[in-house]
Amino acid sequence: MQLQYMTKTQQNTVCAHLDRAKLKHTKARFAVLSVLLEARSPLTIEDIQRQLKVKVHTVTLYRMLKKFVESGIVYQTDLRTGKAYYEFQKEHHHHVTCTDCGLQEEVKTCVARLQNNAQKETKNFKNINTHSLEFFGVCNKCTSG
Amino acid sequence: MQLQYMTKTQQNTVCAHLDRAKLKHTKARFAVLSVLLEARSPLTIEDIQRQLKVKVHTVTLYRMLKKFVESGIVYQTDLRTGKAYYEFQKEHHHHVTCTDCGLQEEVKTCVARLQNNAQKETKNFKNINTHSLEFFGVCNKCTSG
DNA sequence: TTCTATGCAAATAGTTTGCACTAAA
DNA sequence: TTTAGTGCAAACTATTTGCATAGAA
Repeated sequence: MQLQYMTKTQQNTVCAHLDRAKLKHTKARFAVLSVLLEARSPLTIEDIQRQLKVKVHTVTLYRMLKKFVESGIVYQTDLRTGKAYYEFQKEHHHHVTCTDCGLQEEVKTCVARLQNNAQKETKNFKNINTHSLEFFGVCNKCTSG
Repeated sequence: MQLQYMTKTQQNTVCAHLDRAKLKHTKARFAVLSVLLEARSPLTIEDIQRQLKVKVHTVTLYRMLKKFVESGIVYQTDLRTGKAYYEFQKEHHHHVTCTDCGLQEEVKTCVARLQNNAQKETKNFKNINTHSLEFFGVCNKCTSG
């Protein structure tokens, strides 16, 4: 498959991920992952659809993203807005979200060590696989305004 | 207001919280907070409604819980099930949730220090007010089964 | 009496499901 | 040619909104 809207490097990244997850290479998947690769903050299904250069049905997006999350290509998170946010799983990181305007900023602060502590503490779980960590506040713009 | 289903201590707790939040003392609010005080894990709106000894309309529950969350009486969290979970804000803590059966366990492990790190790191936020931290895994029962 | 809280009906938003068709391997 | 992916219609679930009534301060 030849895509004009992706660099060779991006295509290789995408192919590698799809192969590892045993998912077929389709136009729709390339298009979606290309959007996610370019994104600078987590995107909703609607965001993704708006940014797509190819038309992909909403239902397909939901099913696709679900697979991506299951296979670890994409990280799904909840930003207290009532909808799911997705982002390409690069280096592990988290966000601060403005509870007023929704502004999002990435922070590298992570909780891997605490996951170990929780692991030691729990009695019902031999393995904690993952975590979700989000910070909330009011951003400077909204504070002053 | 006299409630037979609450201890004196619980009533005092509830009153204090309502006063601090400048919310009126109503039967519905006492009933809901009583359920949350007894709960040993986060509850959905549906859970709360099922456990109520008094009939409270679903819409009222949504509005009530929203106020409680805003005023810090109740902690709202997302457990990746598509609905909101609520719990009385006692000592700050978090959960491990089984991605198979939904079993929840409390853990004391917290992230207050990391919130400070994030605070130092961010450029857009003078104040980070709160965070959401959840761990996910497959519980022992589901692992063996 | 005044303002907040509640109930009811209806709408909205996000997400899921069933089924038929298409396309990748 | 077989199985996975996609589109479309419709359903479903959680949550919100508008408006009239009831109840706390």
